[in-house]
Amino acid sequence: MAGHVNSMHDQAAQQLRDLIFGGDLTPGAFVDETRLCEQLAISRTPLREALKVLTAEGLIRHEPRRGCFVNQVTEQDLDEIFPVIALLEGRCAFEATQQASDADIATLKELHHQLEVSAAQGLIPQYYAANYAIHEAIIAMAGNKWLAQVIGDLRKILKLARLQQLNAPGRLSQSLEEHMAIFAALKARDAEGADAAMRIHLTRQREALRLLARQSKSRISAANTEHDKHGVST
Amino acid sequence: MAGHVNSMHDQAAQQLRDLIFGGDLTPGAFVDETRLCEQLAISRTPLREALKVLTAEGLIRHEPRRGCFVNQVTEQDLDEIFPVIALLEGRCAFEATQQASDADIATLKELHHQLEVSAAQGLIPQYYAANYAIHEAIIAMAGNKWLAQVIGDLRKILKLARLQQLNAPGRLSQSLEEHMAIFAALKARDAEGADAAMRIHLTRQREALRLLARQSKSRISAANTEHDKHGVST
DNA sequence: GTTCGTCTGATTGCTTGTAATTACCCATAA
DNA sequence: TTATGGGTAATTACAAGCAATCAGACGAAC
Repeated sequence: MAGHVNSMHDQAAQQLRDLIFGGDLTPGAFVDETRLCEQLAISRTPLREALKVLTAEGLIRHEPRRGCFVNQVTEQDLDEIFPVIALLEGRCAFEATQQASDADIATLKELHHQLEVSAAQGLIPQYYAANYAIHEAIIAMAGNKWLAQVIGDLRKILKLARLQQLNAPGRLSQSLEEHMAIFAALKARDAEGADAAMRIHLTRQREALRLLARQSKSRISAANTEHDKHGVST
Repeated sequence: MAGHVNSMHDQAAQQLRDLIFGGDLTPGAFVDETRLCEQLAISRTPLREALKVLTAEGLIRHEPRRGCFVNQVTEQDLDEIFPVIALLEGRCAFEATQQASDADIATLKELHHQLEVSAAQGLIPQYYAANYAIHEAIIAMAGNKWLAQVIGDLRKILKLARLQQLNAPGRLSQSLEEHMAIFAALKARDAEGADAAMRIHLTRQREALRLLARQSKSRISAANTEHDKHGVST
């Protein structure tokens, strides 16, 4: 995405992203420079440069003279980000519908086949992989570099949020339906329809996550009261 | 916008932006690290950290082992960015219409008054200032941090493009009309109308710039042929 | 005359060291 | 017992130095 990956600070930035998205650096965690230096086997300067980049990307928060912390994504952030992504990816679907070649449609068809198979067999990681590939393909087909970049920036934040929550059960079949609707509109060269279907898809995605967050929250508070009974917490 | 401005690399980043937007570092220009070091009276380490930040912002391009260059914005970039901004600021107008208080409306009214006065007297810098303030106000009124950030990122690139081109004559009155239409819809609490009016405003803005670019281009090529006659160029 | 190879100058990128600021801990006093 | 003050330890932020790489220029060979 961002050109050559030669210099050490570029490598360090990518490794840091991997550490964050891999769950080794959890949201809210303190980023220890010296520890990471020996872990990545580099000096502090390139690491600090990489930290600046990730700060600009919004993955890391930097407090002067305090250090760096992995950013946490709140429910309000999600409420704000999802409508924007819906708008932007909707626009991608619109443009993609108008600019897609027959080969592009064929590629999408294959990806949707994988999506169906994964959903039918309940292979969640595989479903997410196909889902991701479809979104990426549609974004690429829109042929707008800046649109893609802005979406990428926001998606990075969403990716951060995914770490804090689990997967919704039964969301798969609903998600699949929405994707097939997007693809149907795209194949029929209905740009407005593809736009609308994409926006619906992402809005529903947010709703599913919100529901999940409530469940998780109540589960946690239930666990806390349970602890309180035994006089463990606080 | 981005928290405290204590550390030197933060200051350096801001000073770099000022240098770029002030025209001291023109698009395409090579960024000489050592020269800037003595100019800003700092060492290379914080300067390089600042350069990484501006690279992430898209203001600067970084070629490995070559150095940094101020990014140039092409006509295609503008063609890609403006529709996205139109979409996003349209959304802001929509949200702002629904969430604005009476005090917000009053503030906007005052700003639009300044806009009218500036246009009537042909005070271009003052008009741009009021124009900028109105856009910022509407974006703020939408109350969506991430929406504002994404728009800010793209507007920085546009600001870069403004350096490469002049102002359109006679655009002022047209721009004013469009702004009054946005404000009218906003005041009437017509969210859809405000959205549409904002999108129209930014689309027209792009058209005005495109026209200007064509004129500028033909003017340059005319100048070149003039030079050719005298056997100066190439 | 053109092209390829080498050399040199300059610039980037990384390592290391030093200073300053902050947080934490403990002691002392109220 | 609690709060406040000072001291210490750790960590960040900046500066300077050194090594690696690239561009440009000059010279030689075809």
